[in-house]
Amino acid sequence: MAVAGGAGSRPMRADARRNYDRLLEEARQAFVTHGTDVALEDIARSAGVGIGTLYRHFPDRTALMTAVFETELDALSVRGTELLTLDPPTEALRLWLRDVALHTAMYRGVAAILMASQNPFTAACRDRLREAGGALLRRAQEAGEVREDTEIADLLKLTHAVLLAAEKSPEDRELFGRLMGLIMDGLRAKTG
Amino acid sequence: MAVAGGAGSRPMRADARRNYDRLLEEARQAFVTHGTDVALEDIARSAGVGIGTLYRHFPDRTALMTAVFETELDALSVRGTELLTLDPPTEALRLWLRDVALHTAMYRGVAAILMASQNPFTAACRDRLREAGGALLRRAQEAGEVREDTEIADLLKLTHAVLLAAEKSPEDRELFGRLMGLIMDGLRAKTG
DNA sequence: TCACTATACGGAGGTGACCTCCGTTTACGC
DNA sequence: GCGTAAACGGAGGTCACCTCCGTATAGTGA
Repeated sequence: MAVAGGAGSRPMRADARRNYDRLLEEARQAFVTHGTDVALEDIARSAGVGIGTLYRHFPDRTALMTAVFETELDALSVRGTELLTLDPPTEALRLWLRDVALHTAMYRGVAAILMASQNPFTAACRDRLREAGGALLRRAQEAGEVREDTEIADLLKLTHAVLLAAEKSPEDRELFGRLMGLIMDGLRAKTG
Repeated sequence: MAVAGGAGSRPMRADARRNYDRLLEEARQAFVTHGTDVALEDIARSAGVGIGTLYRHFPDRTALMTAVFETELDALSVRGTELLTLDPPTEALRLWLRDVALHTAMYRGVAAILMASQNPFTAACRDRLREAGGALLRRAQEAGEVREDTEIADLLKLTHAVLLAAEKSPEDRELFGRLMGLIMDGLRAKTG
């Protein structure tokens, strides 16, 4: 996703830039603390700006969520690249998916958003994840450790679905690990 | 779940019973047509009762959703019992889970509700599903077709999670089948 | 048939969040 | 400094939720 005020358009005015950054930071904290259905007016207030300013910078809640999530996407891209050198490839894939979960779970509600396909903001997020994860999956497939008929898009959807389930059963700390374990076993299974 | 006006308490007054039934029927149609986040006031209006009457019978949206879903639960229980005689047991289990998905997918939004553990109404729904599915899973395990370290609660959570993912990608009609296939393969995999 | 009362009805109105709109303010280039 | 494009901000319209309580009525017993 283009950095606000980035290439092409002229740079943002100083006050706009300042407000944008503060909103992003306050939103991050609010999402972590209260989940992503926190009232947007609260975020605007914490950032010391009017609600109109929030909506100018982020036209809807999803835009704000995905902007916050950009930082995690960067981390996950880097991590994905690192893991390309880890063996065995299936373990690298498994670790990366676990990291996807860890970074996503920071913000209760993001997993649900990432599964929905409509919004252009989330579409951009998903593309970045697929890029990073696709390489890891392909490597595991080429090593013959993972069945060929699986695509990264499906695997990410499954991961987010499981994450969502785990989010909704907070009392069961092991749930995510158990369910993902089942899935990883399915990945290794012979095709057909 | 106890039928309203059932054993114990005295029967409902005729007008109350009539309104209850109409509300349930209108809610069913509204949920199918518009999804479960339809405005409750619309349901009340279609049923020809005041909003207060709706809230008296169904204290919150979840109560209404689960009451509607009762019919499907009955069907799924019956189906579960039937399938206990089908071979191979894993196929019976697979078919039942597919039916769970079909009956749940009728009402966009129900899958999400069934995954949340807090509410007593949904807890009752989940218990019924577990009862029906538990027998099928146990049978498949005793036949040695499914790994022993899997529990019906996890399997249902996974099914609902996948269903939710499919709900959010309506353009991909095959998604549910693909993802569940992966999971069923994981179920068959050797433990450890 | 009538009157009595527990039960149920209904919708006005308070609450809270969303989002838009536009008059006011301000940063920045000249 | 001055002009203007860019940005601010919050009042207020909208919508759904949910409660509360005055009114209506089904069922009962005489």
